[in-house]
Amino acid sequence: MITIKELARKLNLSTTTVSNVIHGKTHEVSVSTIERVEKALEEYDYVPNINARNLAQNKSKIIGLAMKPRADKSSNIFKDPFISEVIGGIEKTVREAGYFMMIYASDDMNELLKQVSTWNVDGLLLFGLLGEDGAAVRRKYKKPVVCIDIYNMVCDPPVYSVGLEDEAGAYKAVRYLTDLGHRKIAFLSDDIIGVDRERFRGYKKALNDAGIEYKDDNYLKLNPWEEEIEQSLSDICRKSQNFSAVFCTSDLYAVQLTAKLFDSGIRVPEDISVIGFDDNALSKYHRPGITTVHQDMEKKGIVAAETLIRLLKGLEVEKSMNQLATNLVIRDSVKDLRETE
Amino acid sequence: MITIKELARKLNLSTTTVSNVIHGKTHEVSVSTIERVEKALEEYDYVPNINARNLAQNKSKIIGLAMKPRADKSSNIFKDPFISEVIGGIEKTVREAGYFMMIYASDDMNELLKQVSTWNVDGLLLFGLLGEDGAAVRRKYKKPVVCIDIYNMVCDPPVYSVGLEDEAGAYKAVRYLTDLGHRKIAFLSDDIIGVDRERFRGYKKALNDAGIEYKDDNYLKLNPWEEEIEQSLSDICRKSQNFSAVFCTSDLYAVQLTAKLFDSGIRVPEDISVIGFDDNALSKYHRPGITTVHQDMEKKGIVAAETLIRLLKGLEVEKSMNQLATNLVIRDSVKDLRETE
DNA sequence: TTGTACGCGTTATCAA
DNA sequence: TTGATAACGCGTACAA
Repeated sequence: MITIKELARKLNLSTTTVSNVIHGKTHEVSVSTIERVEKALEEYDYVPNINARNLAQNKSKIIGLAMKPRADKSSNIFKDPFISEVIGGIEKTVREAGYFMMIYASDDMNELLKQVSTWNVDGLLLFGLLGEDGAAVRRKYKKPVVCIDIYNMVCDPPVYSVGLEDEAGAYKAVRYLTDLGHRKIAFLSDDIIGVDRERFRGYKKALNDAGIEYKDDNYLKLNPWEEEIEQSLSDICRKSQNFSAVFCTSDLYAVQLTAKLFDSGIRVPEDISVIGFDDNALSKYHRPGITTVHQDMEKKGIVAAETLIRLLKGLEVEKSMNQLATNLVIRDSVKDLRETE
Repeated sequence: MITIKELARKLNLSTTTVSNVIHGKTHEVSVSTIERVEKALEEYDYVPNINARNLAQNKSKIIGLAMKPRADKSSNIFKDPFISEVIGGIEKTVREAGYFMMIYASDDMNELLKQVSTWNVDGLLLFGLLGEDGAAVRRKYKKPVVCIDIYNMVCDPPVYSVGLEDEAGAYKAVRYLTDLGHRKIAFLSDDIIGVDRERFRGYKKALNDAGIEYKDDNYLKLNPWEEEIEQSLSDICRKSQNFSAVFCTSDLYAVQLTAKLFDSGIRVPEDISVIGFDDNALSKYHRPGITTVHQDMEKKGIVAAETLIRLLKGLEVEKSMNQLATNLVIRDSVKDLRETE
């Protein structure tokens, strides 16, 4: 690792001149020395020491990606197979913009904030946190922040956020069910917080528009922890007898339910209809194909990273809340009840 | 962000003393000052500046995770849903050991090496690269390196590697098929390099042990690119008529094939048997459940990161090549041909 | 057009 | 037990 100083000595120049050439401040340097320096840079394979640069400029070119692991300690957030598409989108965008990415997956927001401040992280991407955690981070961290899938976060300075039209997406799905004559429609999720709350809204709205009353029994709560999921799915299978369709808040849950139903001799869609959310490989390659709400995970990551980078560059960002579109992907897991008329 | 210097001035101490307290060199400091300093540290919420520390110590506490994106430009490596489990395992281990993780997913090994050297990365994890790329990195980078799923990499200084008993895993699967009376068994993969080459070996060995001759027609090459996969799968469906079973090198491929067969009216396992590799959610929740070879992705990441950290600490590492175990998970996608006797 | 000198925050050496 | 000071590599204001 050769340094600027050594290079300057070898060339009989000052560090300033070498530095100027490196930074393209060519109008202050003679053509001949530029060439000499550039050749040497190449020859000695000069690479700047980022620590020194960051120290001198009080910057870091690091974008932190903070995500909270699920409450289930033994597991980790990366267990969700489609998280990686978001990460991939972020990584690509960040790299192409000349930044670096550091991932934090700690449970402990204080720990996170410490690391962020030690590294002097230029900007933060918050992913999958809840509003309170986000606000807690915001209170201490004053540089640009972009949230992914976090709603209702009011704080100062403001944060930008990228999400999905979750409510509209769920509405489309449930509306599709009611249009096909379904009236007993369950809502399946592990909880009704974050994005699921939005989706729950869309679900209720669609019911309402179809003149269907929502009852508390309509909510099927899945316990996704490894040890309990089988039992939980069994319970849900039993309860699902009361419904003609189940709207699930993820493809994973839709597929898990469908498999369990299959094992209990209940057929999808003949005996019960199932609809998912995400449109990933799970729903696509299941048979019957699972009808689902499409979302572009990678794009979510890209848009979030792009927004953050615009902010870092001091550019304008149009909307503080960017909601990506969804669309319904119709496959074979929903029965048309009107046929039976 | 308060600095040591400011803290020292506030306490009427030297930076040395404060630094000593921070680093627990208490035997050189009086008890009373220790207490004063610790209180101030707490009160002012002191956080060290890593850039300055790294600069002074010529270390970074960063572990680089380098992975090469697939050749398919439009895609990115994170599209493989189960990559994230490996990343998760690494992240957890790295964080708990007090290190940080930086992800590089560039295609360009020179670019990678530049970044690694700018950041002064302490150790490198190579994931999903081919042998040549690994060796190229090794030639320039002399600190500890641990490879994941890279075979036949001889270089100096040596690298450690973590992989799977791929050959044995494939052998188990194909042996299971032959034991059940299958004799026309195809091998499906996108290529025969890296881990797939090992699996191909296991496949051939099992054929051989069962007295079955391998013919080139047995190899079904899948073109997994987005635009061509459907066509490729159709071709393979046609060819698969000649076989009683297909061994696929991933659950994804197994599921894709099964779905395509289903759409063509060919039933699994009644008309043809399918077996996968990975044991992820795809095979688990498909119906029929796909018989597959189990591997623990997260553990792969954990073991690799642990190995690297031992190396960084100067501890002994027993084996230079760690091959994780596999086991066959029997589900419902393979037919017992002996029944028909 | 080029060079000198200092500061960034930390650690480490050595002297007091 | 404590303090002064140099060093790490880079960028930059200012001087020449």
